[in-house]
Amino acid sequence: MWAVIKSEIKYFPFCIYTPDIRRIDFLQPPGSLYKILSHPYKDNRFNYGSLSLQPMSQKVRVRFAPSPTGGLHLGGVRTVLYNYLFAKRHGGDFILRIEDTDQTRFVPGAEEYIYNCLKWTGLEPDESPLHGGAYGPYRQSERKELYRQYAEQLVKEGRAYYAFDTPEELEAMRHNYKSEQNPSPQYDHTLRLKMRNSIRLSKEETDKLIADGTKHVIRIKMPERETVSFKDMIRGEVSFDTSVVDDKVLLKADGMPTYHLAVVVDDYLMKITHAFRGEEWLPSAPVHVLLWKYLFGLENMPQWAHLPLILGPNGKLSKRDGAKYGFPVFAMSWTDPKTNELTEGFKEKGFLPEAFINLLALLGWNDGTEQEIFSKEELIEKFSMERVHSGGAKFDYEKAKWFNHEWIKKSAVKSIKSKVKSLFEENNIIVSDDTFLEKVIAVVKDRCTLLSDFIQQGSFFFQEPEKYDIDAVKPKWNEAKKNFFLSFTEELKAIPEWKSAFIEDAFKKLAALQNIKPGELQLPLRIMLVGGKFGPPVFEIAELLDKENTIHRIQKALSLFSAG
RNA sequence: GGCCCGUUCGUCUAACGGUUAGGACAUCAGAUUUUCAUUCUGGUAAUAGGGGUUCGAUUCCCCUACGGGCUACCA
Repeated sequence: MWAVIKSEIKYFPFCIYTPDIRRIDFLQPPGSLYKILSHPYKDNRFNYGSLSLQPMSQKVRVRFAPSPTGGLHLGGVRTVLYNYLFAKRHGGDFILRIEDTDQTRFVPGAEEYIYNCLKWTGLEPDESPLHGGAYGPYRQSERKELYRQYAEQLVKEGRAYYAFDTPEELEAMRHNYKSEQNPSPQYDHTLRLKMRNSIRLSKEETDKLIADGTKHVIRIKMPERETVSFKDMIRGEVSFDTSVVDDKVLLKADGMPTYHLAVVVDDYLMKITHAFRGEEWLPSAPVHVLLWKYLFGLENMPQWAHLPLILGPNGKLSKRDGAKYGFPVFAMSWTDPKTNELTEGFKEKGFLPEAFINLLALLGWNDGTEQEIFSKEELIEKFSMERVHSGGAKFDYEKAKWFNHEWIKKSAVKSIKSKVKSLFEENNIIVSDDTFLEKVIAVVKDRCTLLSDFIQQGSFFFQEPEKYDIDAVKPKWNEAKKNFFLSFTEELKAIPEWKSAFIEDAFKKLAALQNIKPGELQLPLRIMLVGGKFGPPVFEIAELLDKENTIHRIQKALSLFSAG
């Protein structure tokens, strides 16, 4: 049992949170991890008793263990985030382990894609196949030889057995035992004596089959009527009846481990102290707990936390329906190498990584205050698994965009400049003057929700409008207005200092002189300079555009308006 | 079907037995900006239902309902 010393000012200067969501007040420096040796009281919010603690000798080590089979979606990135935040909060290490034990699902490029996503989000691992580390290899396919011995050990100890059933036989079993009451029969204690395995077969038969090189798997022998329970950092105590869990395959016929074996063996070998994963893993947790008990001892098992699911409009977000919701689900764009189908990601949609992390962090966690905008550093400082709540969260794209808008507004011009610049370049907008670009960004960024909005909001600074929203002007266009702009260009030439205030002043004076309401003239001017009904205040645009450009654009548009 | 997890405004959430149930997004109305956005002000809007426990339940327990997940030699 671990305790986290956490700063808390509500009741005491410091108190600790235990993983089972009990808070015990205690005077210790915040941020450090301790092992609880004894509890003074079982349940008491205000605990004045003494607590026996031992500084944690092990460094916190957490891992994200994806299977490289495609795009990395929201839920995956949030799991990465919570792992990363927890590790950094406690001065620990964040490890990336590639779970590629299913050779039939190998997808070229998927692993590199994961590195790219982590890089973009800024959640880079301390150890990984790419970054190296002392506990490698970090790719399970390269650890293949390691796993068999553990499976064999379990067989020897009577906790697992060989099974020779072919895929066809398994299918037949599922078909034969399928009923209304039991739509999906499991390979479990009720059925294993009816299958071809070393439990039903004699030792001689088994030995012969193996000697003959018969393809076989190793399955865990789930005990009957045992209760397996463990403490989840988010949910508290969770328990299962082993009778209803099937005999999961541990080692596949090709010699590769399944997830169940690999996760336990590797978490042990890699000295993982806390294991966080999606809630979809909860049903197989008893298998993993049992494996820990049999193989490495429950006292060495990491603390588990099963993260609530992020839901799409129709339940769990799936990699498969990547773009069907009308918003991205992947961190970055992913192209399926088989179908060549491109699914747009948050990055390409125009999200800032800071905003992406921020919104993901708040999807299932909050710091207890009303703060919603957090930098990565603040998140590291404030994150705690105890404040992750247990219910699933439906993803709200509108709120996601709000986060991005806030981040764009909040970002310094210089910090987003290169992103905007490359965005412009991708859209054939030539940026030759960086100082000018900075001015444009400064004047425009408050009205950009997505990075891609900079194109509409900013491109006209760099190139003349290609199209004019003439319909916005035409109905009210007349000779008097035309004359106004004719004289206005002359006035502009004489402006002493090219500043928006002077331009506006000249504009209004002339309008008064000619007895036209300035409001009637502003929209036409905007259309002349911008091409449409958008952009920052029109006189600021004129200032940035410079005298020659402004006059030129007015003259050009004037002939267009008059001709039409 | 079985097992597990969950359930506070439409959405994300706050509340550690005592609050007029708070905030944010969205939405609506208004102010400002006689482009749009920003900004500001205000409004609508929630404890799934039923039983307990308690002086007092959003909060603890039980049942029901609903939602989700799992039920592969996939992770």
